[in-house]
Amino acid sequence: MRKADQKYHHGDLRKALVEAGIAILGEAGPEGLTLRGAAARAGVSHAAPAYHFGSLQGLLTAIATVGFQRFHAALGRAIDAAPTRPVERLRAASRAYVGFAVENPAIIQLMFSGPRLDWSRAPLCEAADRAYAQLSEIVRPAAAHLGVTTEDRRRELELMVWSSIHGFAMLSNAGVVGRGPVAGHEAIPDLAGLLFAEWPPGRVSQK
Amino acid sequence: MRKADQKYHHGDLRKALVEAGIAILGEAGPEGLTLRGAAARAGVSHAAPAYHFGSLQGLLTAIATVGFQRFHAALGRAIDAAPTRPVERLRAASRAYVGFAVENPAIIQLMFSGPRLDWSRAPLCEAADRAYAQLSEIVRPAAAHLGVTTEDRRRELELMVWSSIHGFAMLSNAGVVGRGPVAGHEAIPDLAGLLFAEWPPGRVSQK
DNA sequence: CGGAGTATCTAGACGGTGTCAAGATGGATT
DNA sequence: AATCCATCTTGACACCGTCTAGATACTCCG
Repeated sequence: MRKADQKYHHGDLRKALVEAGIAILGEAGPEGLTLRGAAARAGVSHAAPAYHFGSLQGLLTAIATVGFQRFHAALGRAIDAAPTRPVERLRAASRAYVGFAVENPAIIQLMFSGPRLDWSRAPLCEAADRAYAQLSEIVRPAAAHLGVTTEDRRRELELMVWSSIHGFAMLSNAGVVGRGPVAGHEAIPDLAGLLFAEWPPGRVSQK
Repeated sequence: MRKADQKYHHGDLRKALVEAGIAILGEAGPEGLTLRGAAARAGVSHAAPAYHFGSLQGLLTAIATVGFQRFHAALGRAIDAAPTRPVERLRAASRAYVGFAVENPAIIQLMFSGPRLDWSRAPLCEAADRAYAQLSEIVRPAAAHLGVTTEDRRRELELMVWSSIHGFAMLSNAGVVGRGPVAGHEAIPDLAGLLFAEWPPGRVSQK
């Protein structure tokens, strides 16, 4: 009775296919990712991925799971390296969030593409929940610092923060931030400030 | 010298194909949309769409253009029906934004899918710019009401508002709002209030 | 009114895709 | 050493986007 991710003929084909898929996503974007392409890149036959993932959705789900894990790790590093002030930690997390999204546009798109993934697979849910819990823990002290007491209100604020950061990242990747009159994605640090430290924006100090 | 969208053999095949594509998007999602499927639904041969759109990207671009037009119209209706108070108008626009996204998840995903569309086509750019200008005009008086004076600051606030609304809509469609501890997308009206009217959220009146 | 020109659409083919069924392979277990 | 079963290969099928050539029918002009 052994788990599926142990060595057999190939070594660890499952992991190799996920890595190949991530590499293809980075090079060719979501449209370029293909079961056969990942198989070829891993040096196996075209039908090999079906055994490990069942379908293309299965491979996408596995890739998204790894994506959430790396996302969680990237945010964790940024938070640990930040000063202890709640706003500074939120600022660092926001920067890391957008940074991850901009550096891995195809993966983040996949992670938040909803029905394209199989959310009945536990590893995906766990990885996503862990990432969200991390964000939640960052918002909590900032909310407390702001005087938010009720739980409903705190969750609402949490969702607001998440929405703005996520939306900014998505708009950046959609090319809509940078096109036309809006600034580039370097503006992200000010978002956290706008939300928590320097409000209302009218009487804000010079950046 | 006639335009391409006049009647010939079919009537107006170009429009019929766009409509068929939108219908397929609504029924089967982005993965279900196919050039051949749209052609079959419109009752023409499998290669007919290539003449009008060149490629699948061309059809997607045409659909996204219509999407931006309908999006603009939906926001316009909501804004016109709202009270004149800046915050109320912003609230109405936010609700309409998220409502459109939730009702047309595949289309809004397509509209903001970046490189998947051909942004060198003028109609798409014009439709998108018009929609953004509309949002910008809604934020302007609210920003003025808040005491924002400098142009840079106003654009930053504008981007912030757009990001939070858009992010909320995207998270709703990703299924991440509603899963786990976060509330459903009915929370959207409070976002505008959170941003402009009832700040800081700690000392807010009972909804 | 009738032929020419051209916009529109069809028919067929090609390589590539996901998925399924059946068989080959070889490490692990007894 | 014999067996078992996880792993992977081979081959096939339907469907996809796209290209080419040709058929169709609207429009214009003489």
